[in-house]
Amino acid sequence: MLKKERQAYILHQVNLHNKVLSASLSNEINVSEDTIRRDLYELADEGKLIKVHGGALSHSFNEVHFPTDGVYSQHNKKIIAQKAVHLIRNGMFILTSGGTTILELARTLPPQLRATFISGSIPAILEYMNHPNIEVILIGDKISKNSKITVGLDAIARIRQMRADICFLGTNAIDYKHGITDNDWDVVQLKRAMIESSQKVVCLTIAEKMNSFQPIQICELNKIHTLITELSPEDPLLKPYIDAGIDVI
Amino acid sequence: MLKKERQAYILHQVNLHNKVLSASLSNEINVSEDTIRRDLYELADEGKLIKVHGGALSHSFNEVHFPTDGVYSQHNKKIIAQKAVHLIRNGMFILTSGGTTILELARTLPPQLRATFISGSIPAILEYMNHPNIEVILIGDKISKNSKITVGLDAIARIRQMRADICFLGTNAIDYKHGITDNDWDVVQLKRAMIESSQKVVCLTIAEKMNSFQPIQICELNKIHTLITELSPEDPLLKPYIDAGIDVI
DNA sequence: CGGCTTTCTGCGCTTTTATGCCGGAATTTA
DNA sequence: TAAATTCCGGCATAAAAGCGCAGAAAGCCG
Repeated sequence: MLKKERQAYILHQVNLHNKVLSASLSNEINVSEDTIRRDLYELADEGKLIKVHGGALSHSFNEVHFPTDGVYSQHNKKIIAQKAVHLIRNGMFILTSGGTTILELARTLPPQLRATFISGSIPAILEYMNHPNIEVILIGDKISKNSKITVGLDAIARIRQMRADICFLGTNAIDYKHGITDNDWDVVQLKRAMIESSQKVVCLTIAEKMNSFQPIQICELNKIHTLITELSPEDPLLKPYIDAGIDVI
Repeated sequence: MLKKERQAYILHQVNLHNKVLSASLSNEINVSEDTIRRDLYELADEGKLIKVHGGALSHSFNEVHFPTDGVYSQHNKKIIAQKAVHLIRNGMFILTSGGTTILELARTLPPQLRATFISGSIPAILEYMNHPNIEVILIGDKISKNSKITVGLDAIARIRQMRADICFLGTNAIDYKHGITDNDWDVVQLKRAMIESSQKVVCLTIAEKMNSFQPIQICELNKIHTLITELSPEDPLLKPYIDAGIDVI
């Protein structure tokens, strides 16, 4: 097993269970605890998890996101959300994933908007519920505590039955070569189903996450119709995506 | 259980109940009181709670201790929750409705409990998600904004597919003549399905709601196996229910 | 191809951390 | 004031971390 593979596995486990123990990982992958420890240390350095005595925890565990991400990113996400809102019309059926960018979108929805939002993301649902005029459909299944989203075959089957007008995806990593990618297997399955069930696919991402990729591919760029970032569409960073035929806002 | 996990749990408990006792925490998490004390000390150092003799208090405790409608009822619900917890065993599949009593039950679950909780109630789900060891299955469907619970045919169909070991119903009205009753059509449908899908049906209710009834019947008393109130089982108020063959705790 | 460097991994050692337990001091409660 | 509880410091122990090293594997280069 390759080092990257191992680390991807560890990351997946952390995202899934919120915690991992060095000892049990060492058993599962058949490497020494030293190796695991070194992996955890590296992943912690990259900010992908929190190393603690005896194992590691997922970031979401430590509640509030680290302040560096805070204000600046928050502002960018507001910009993205505002751009995204313009794509929504009354009466639409809208699928959304989870993630902080989607959350910002939920908060930005104008109160007079009448539409139906469908999601399995608990934080997003909570926001939608506060809105006076939108209908909320919750996708049920097992809850992944880390991502606070329902995952599983049942959720996927439900989404497959839908025919949404538009789908907003909070994106972890996008790259003109690898398409959109993620590090959680279950979430990837879900997003794939969402893409297939929607007339139009819109990716929301802060520029920071552009041109990066993660272990598991969700889809190629050609499945995506629209890309929204906080940048101006003229920004050279966005050129490759425009060339790929994506509508960049 | 990792140290951080434990501390996160303690913090959660403190924020929830505004106070914790070293002794009870030590029981719940199965570590020595010394360890708890050291944890409290650390958390106090980080300013996350206030350490006092015998336990700790939340910061908000310092502020206005708002004695809203709840306090008295709240206390009763805690008693009910504690009784209910004793019916839960590791590995069980548990269906729960919504309501504040169920919420209190969710908050009372001992951290080492491993079980699967199934519910369509958003507030309940949020509590379950905070628990370190339980699996959470969310029943999806359209969200009823005022009851904060998923309702509809799909939710009912999903529940029908389940075979739960036990079902906890927060009860709005119970009466030995009218059985359990409610005033929301959708919720009634849902609760009926829950009752049918469970081996054992447990009603949780504060004494105040006993011997009252509402427009729509959920079921007769004979469908109920156990009734939990804050009263002692010897209380004469409970006599009719015992006579009806219900196990009153 | 052969020798060199770099990376990755495991091993044995020491150091640090986490936790429980004990006895006496301090504090609360009856 | 006496009894019970809780706190605190010290100590013991087991687990985990850190460290240096060595061997294997992979990559590099002339």
